[in-house]
Amino acid sequence: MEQRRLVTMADIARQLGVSRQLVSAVLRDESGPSAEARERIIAAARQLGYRPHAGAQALRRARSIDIGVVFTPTHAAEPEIVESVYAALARRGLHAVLSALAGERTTGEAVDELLGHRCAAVVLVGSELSHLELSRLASSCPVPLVSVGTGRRSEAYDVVVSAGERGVAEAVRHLIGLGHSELLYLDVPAMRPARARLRGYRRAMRTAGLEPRVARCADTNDEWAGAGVAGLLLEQGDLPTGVLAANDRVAFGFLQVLRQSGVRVPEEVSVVGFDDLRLAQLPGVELTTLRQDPDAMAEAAVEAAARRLEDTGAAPVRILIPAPLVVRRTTGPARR
Amino acid sequence: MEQRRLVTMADIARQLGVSRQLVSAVLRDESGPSAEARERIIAAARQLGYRPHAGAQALRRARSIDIGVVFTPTHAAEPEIVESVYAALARRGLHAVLSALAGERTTGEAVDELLGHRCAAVVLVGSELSHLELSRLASSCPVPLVSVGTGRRSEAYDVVVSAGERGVAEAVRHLIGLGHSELLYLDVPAMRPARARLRGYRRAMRTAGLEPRVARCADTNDEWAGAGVAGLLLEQGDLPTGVLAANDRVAFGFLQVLRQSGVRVPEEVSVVGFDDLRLAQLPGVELTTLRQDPDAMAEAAVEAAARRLEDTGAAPVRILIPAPLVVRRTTGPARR
DNA sequence: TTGTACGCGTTATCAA
DNA sequence: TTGATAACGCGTACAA
Repeated sequence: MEQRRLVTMADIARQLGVSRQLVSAVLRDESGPSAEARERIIAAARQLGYRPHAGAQALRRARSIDIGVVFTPTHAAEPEIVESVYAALARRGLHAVLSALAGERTTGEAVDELLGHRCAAVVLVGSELSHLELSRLASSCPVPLVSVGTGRRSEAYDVVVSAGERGVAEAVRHLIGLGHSELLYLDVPAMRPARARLRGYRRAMRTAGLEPRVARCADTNDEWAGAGVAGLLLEQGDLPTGVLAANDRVAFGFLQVLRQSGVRVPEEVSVVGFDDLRLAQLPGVELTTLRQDPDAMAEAAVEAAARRLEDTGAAPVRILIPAPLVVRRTTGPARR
Repeated sequence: MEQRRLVTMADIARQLGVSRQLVSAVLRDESGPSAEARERIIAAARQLGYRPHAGAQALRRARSIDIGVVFTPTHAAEPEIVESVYAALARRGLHAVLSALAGERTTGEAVDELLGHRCAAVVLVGSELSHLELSRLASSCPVPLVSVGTGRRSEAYDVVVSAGERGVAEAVRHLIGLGHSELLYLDVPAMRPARARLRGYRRAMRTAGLEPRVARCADTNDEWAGAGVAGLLLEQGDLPTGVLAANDRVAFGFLQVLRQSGVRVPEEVSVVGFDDLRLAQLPGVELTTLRQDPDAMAEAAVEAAARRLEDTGAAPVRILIPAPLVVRRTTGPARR
């Protein structure tokens, strides 16, 4: 457990017989040091394997370029968003510090860890916290907090969500236009971002004068949730003509069980997902779905964080990223 | 970009009219301070929202409990391993610091970042580096390096791999026992951990006196790779009786296209994957595959890192985690 | 319990 | 360019 002491700026200075602050100036690329000094010092640094001590820098610097990112590695759409966040931060000269939700770790603990690193802001990706919990967390959090994927308009934290409500409503209209009237929504209650989608479904159904019907999936938000409901419906001989799922993976599990049982899609049942994962375009899947744009969400989240960092008084915003309907081959005219 | 100054131990001490080192002693849970002082200080700390400055601690402490973890968020099996690593570290009182490979970032840069945080060791999950590159990286890395998923026996770094070679060989024998003789391996050249699997395939085929046949997939290691090859084979009317894929997602893409084209599995073609993702057990998929145990791999990786931390002179090890064959419903007797 | 004092590696400001 | 000096937040040793 011993920490081998790494090379410091003082070591470089000693080796070269120059001052420690000259080394510092060169490595920070300040104007002042001569070209020759630059060259020698940079060469020595790399030869000795020097790496700046992030902790010491954080301790000394007045400002931080670190932005904390909380995510769940095994969730469906989050890894893509995390990748996009890296790119969006880099464009602004900022730097991501990750904190994963795994096992027993709560979001609060993950955020605490990031604050320990003195991150300038914290981005929560796909959080499972309620609006109230997010508000409380944001209030006790001394730096700007951005929630990506879920959350309501708030005075305490920024929100970036895809337009799930509008998107799913559009999907409902798409199916109604194809002659469907028995539409089922596959909900995953534990999955926060699915809430708005459910609202969109309910609203569009009511507007069309149709009876909403919601199936509550198991507490996973993956293929198993959809597969479970499909099994149940088949058993009861109670298949609707169209199904809207909380996300692509749920839709996908549903599809698998249907096809396995010889139910034809979309001839007998139409299916719509949400996310537009790469999986959705796969030959043999070709899922009709609502596209969630990870790049746009990441960019908006970073933009929101940067705004609040530049202008401390700025009010948190709520940004809606369009979730357009992508029609592929799992939706078609309703069976009669 | 201003960093609002967070609460320090000195702030707590001032507020309570006690000394800073009493606060320090209480927060470090040292024996000495009275129960009353403890209570007051802890209450004040939480009320003021105190969080220890990770950088200052790292700077002051001689030893680090931070273990760096490099991974790629969008890869298939890695998120599960990352989650397991958290748990394995926690069991030993250690702490994970993540660094993601996204966009242009190289592994070297990710490792540098972790060294900047003065991690005591670095774990690479599912690296795409060659043995030579890993060796070089490890040589220039002042702390122990563990590669999970790929790598050869080495004097420079530890390796934890699932027994891909042995596992795939077993799968080949399984298929041969079912009467197969035309077996195709779906390789993803860019995917390092697949190398050993390919070797296992080749060896088992040669031992059985059969001609190996390898299809090189596109450079993705997901469903698209398998789907592409399936499309090609169908076009050429050249389907083998059995297929072994580099991983579950490749196998899965292959399966989708087959089924979509009306090819029955396993009656006409048998398919074997690798990983045993949750997806593989899904009703309607039920993929025969080789199980990669994320918990076991994570535990072994952390164990290896801990060994080298305790005993600086210890030689790196290579640990093989069994990858047992799990027979489900995508393999059966060969068509004739 | 407290005060005093130092050091960790870095950034930063001054005057020479 | 350099040297002197301070500061960041925390851990820790020592004497009072």
